[in-house]
Amino acid sequence: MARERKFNTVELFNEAKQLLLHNGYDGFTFSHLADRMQVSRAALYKYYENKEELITDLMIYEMEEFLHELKEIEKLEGFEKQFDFLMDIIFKKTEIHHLIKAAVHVIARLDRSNTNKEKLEKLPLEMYTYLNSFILKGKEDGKLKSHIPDSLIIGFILQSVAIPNHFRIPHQEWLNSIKEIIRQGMFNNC
Amino acid sequence: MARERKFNTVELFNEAKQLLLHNGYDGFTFSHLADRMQVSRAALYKYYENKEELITDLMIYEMEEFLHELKEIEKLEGFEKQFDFLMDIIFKKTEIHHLIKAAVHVIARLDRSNTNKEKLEKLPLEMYTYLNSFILKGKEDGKLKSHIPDSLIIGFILQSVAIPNHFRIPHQEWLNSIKEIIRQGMFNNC
DNA sequence: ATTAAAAGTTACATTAGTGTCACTTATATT
DNA sequence: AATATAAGTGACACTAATGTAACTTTTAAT
Repeated sequence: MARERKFNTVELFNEAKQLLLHNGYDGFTFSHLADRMQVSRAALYKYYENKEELITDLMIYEMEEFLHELKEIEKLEGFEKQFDFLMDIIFKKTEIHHLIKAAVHVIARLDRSNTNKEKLEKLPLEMYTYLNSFILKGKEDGKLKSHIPDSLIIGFILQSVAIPNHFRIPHQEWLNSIKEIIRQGMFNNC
Repeated sequence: MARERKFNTVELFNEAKQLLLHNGYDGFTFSHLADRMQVSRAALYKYYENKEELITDLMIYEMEEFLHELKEIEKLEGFEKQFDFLMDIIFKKTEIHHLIKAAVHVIARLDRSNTNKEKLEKLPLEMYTYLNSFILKGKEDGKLKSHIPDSLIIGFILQSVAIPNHFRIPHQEWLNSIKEIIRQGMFNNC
């Protein structure tokens, strides 16, 4: 009975993600997004009460997708292979790191009235849990130094995607160097 | 002949820095700053044409101060001591890292009419030059792995302050672990 | 005491975004 | 063909920030 929709959720999320990564939370506006979707601003309000709701929905979608991919790590045998898989996936989906950072920022501002808040708060934790069991395995196998805090190990790995490659070092060389530093450090004497 | 000023530049910069680090570039407003300085908004326009000018002035001030402290690195003998000094100074002035990131963001938005643009663009370069000669020394001394790109080494060190310490690991333990990872990595097998 | 001039304030016009509501349009079902 | 209904639009009132201009206040020098 209804008229055909001019856009679907996936299209909207893709545009929204671009806008968010480009302009940041504050620079992200319904006006802007509506323009890009070739639709009136008011139309967006048919689906989302405000930008907070849209952004939290988007983040839940993105993080769930990432978690889904991350779960594949369980299928791999041995810590070394898991480590490589993790690094590759993080560098394949660089955006997720920025979105997670943005999420922390957004969560802080949400009031408890937002129905998404609970769900959104759980996801980074779920991710940490996954990574944590990976870290644990690494320590049990004697691969990872046991005296280094788990949260620092996770933080270091996740943070490494954010190092700006100002001089455009080729991707593979860059990634391999990062893996080496994480594994063995940047100092020679061993 | 003139009336006494209600605030000086240093006070203004301190408040501005807090605001900027807390609210980000977009959340930083003259209204807000004026409130905190207990002064009318229009008064700020007596000294700065707009927030862009204020923020670029602030960044130049902060980065020059940081560079000044960084120069002390030359007085130290030996790469190891210089490395420790660098890590300590970076973790003592955590803000500078966030300000530099913000600076990159601000520079991108500046139009060439802004008189500060040139000056602001030079400062990160000057910093990189300093750090670069330190890296070079490390490589020449055989301390640093020579096949790892200089810019990655610098990036890794600078980025390490941004790892969120969610679980409030005590500062010294946190810093020492970071130094260890940077030096020798997080893997056991050597 | 007068006065020049910088310091500061109040009030206004402008801009860009928000959220809402009455309205129009398209389309599948009857 | 008629109609119910979801999709979409245009116009309105509201808010928060910007930048400017006319103004008042303070104070050191004459």
